[in-house]
Amino acid sequence: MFIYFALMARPKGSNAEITGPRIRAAALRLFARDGYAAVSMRQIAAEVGVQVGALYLYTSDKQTLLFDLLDGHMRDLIAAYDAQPLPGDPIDQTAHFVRFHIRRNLEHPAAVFLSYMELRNLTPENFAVIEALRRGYEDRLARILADGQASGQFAVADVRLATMAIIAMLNGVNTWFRDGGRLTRSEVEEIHWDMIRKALAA
Amino acid sequence: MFIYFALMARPKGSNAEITGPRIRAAALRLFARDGYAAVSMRQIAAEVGVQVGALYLYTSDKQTLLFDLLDGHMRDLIAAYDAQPLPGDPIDQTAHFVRFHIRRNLEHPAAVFLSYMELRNLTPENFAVIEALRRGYEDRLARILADGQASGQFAVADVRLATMAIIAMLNGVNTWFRDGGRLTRSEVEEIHWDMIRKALAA
DNA sequence: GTCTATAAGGTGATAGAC
DNA sequence: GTCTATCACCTTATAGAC
Repeated sequence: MFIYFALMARPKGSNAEITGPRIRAAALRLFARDGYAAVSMRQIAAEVGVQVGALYLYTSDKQTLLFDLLDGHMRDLIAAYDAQPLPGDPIDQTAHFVRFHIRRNLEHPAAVFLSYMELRNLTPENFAVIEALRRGYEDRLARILADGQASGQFAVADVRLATMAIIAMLNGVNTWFRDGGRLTRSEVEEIHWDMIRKALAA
Repeated sequence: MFIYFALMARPKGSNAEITGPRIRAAALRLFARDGYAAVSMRQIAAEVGVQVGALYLYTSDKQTLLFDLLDGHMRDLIAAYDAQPLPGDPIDQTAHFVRFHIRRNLEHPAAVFLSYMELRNLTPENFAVIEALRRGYEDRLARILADGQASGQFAVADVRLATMAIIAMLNGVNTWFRDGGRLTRSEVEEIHWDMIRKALAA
């Protein structure tokens, strides 16, 4: 009953419960496609189907809209990673990280794209928050590599460099992968893990 | 004598020979720092020290300014790569590519940053030109990997994926490397080559 | 070759009507 | 909760003076 009401076509009237999420979804789509600076509040409003004034009932300003998208994406990413059981062995942990990262990035291409394209459009305060979250995620991989190094299973010249190199490699997938192409998502995960396994091996 | 004249401070008058390059340099700096959409022609003019109308003597519009920067960067990159003698062995060729790419990217951080951040602000026609150049550069690495695969020196599950993965990894260096940090440029080149060598090895 | 002035239109954000 | 109207300002690009 409530759902039916919420889904009714209503060009006018109150939509409090769903307008907020719809604004964020529209902003994500448009920011990812055209870039934060190139998208106007009027365009976002048009995408949602409201007038521009209504946007300011749900966000204090355009900057906060961007920050909320990036902040939500990073927190969801870390929460999803931490919710999965971690294997006991560093090699298995690395394989798990590689597969998780590729799979998750391919499931959220717009948010991933925003998260590394629009960092410079954050205020310094907001940037610091996002950078700390990003660093926290990277640290989870760095810890795994350090453990493998300590156990003698890995032989990397520099753990921090290897961490950055692996994440950069994995992020690259989103720039070229297309469903229905030559390789499946699973194949992409496995081929990357195979290359990384060899690169890290003692 | 000519050089002295060209370097004199002249708030008014003709500067034809140097104003064009100065406009491009200012645009590169500002586009890289703030993003194409966020930078106005007035800002570029102010950076050069002319009024906005003067810009249009050297570029037909803002879009062309961006395109010329990306086009010049890609052509210079490919010309610099092709100007160097290529070793005879696929393993040595790959090592050469890795070192060249890291070194060159660190020497041109603003142009590299523009080249993967502002592709979406190109018109479709301009985008197609830049993409073809980018693809041509990637093909040079792909050819090397295919040769190594054919000779049995490399064992990669997919040459095109390995090409994209290696370039993504190498491009990542520009996001974190700082001179005077824990590692030198040479060390970063060698550690990456060591990881890539192992990842490709038969 | 460069300047000033201008055209035509877009910007983020807010006030007050309903 | 949403709309309309508005503010003060910025945008790209061009015309014509010098």
